[in-house]
Amino acid sequence: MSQKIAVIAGPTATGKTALGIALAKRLGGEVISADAMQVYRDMNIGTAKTTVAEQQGIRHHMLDVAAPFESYSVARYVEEASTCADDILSRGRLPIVVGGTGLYIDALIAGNEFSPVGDAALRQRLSDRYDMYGGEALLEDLARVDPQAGARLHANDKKRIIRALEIFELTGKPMSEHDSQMKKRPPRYDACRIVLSYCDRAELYEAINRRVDNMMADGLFGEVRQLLDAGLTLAHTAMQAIGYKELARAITTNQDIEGAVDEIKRETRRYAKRQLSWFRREPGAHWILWEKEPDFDTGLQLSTKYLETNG
RNA sequence: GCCUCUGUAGCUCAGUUGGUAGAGCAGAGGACUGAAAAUCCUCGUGUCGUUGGUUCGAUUCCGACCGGAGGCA
Repeated sequence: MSQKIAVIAGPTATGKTALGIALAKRLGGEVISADAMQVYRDMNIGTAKTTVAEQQGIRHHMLDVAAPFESYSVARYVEEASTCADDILSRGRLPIVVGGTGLYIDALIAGNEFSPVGDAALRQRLSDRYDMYGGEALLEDLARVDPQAGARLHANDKKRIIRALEIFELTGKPMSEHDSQMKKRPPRYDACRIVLSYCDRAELYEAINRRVDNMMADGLFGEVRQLLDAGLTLAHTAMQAIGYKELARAITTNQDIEGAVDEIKRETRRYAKRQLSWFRREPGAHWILWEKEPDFDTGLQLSTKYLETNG
């Protein structure tokens, strides 16, 4: 009984938010944000979170659901976002998932369940072992209990090696087994995916540069300062957000802000590239490519058409 | 006007005792399942400023010219 939902994805600065709202108004929908950093409260400017005014009365979910001190996760996202989606559907309205975090979007649509996580002590132990014996050695350990993951992962991919090892320690089963079972299940929702971007990569990059300048003009620096004053550090997940980590670093090490802004632009461009490579591998997606600037009239027309024909 | 230095990948530069060249940054492609705005992997052909000459062969040596930097009058 998979129900229909809409998804608007794509790299940053392509107009997902505006199109999502326009679509919600037209089709009687509500927006579910799919953004790993917009879940955090008190991080508004740098995450390009919609303001209440911009929302134009459309209900938005999955914004400000965590404190910056918490560390959020995909698992929690799937749980909370699917609750929102089911609630929207039960009221006869259309859930419109809008965001750029590919992992969150895919996991939500698939309805993935995740293996348990280890406590800090277990992770620390694995991390220490990695540092002491090296990636190759840990990868060999992994290959013994989970040959598939062992073959797939690279010795330098510390995070994933640790996670795979952790899953085995906790469940006694290889991560690959869990993953392949997940992939066999039918998706939880019948999603119509729309991906926004520009025809020309240079246009995307210019939009990104402009957006970063606007964020600075809107007071991103002050926002980061406040988070630091509140006691947030670079170690917190929320502080790993682009724009925040660079400015926080510049502030704490007394570097110049201009250099940090250039860094933010560059990191955002790279991030957009990674987003594109994530979205490109979904074969069923409908791409809407802007010529020079977002053209929301045609965007709205096209996406409505895709939604109607998709099933 | 004269002298010196300089012109090599989008940028900053290295290099070839003459056999058509290589780093960093920028950039491109990919992976990804409880940190994902995170994390990881792979990728370097460009009229060696232009034009003559010497040479089997010149980006490398010589000349002229055109840019750029500095110095002396």
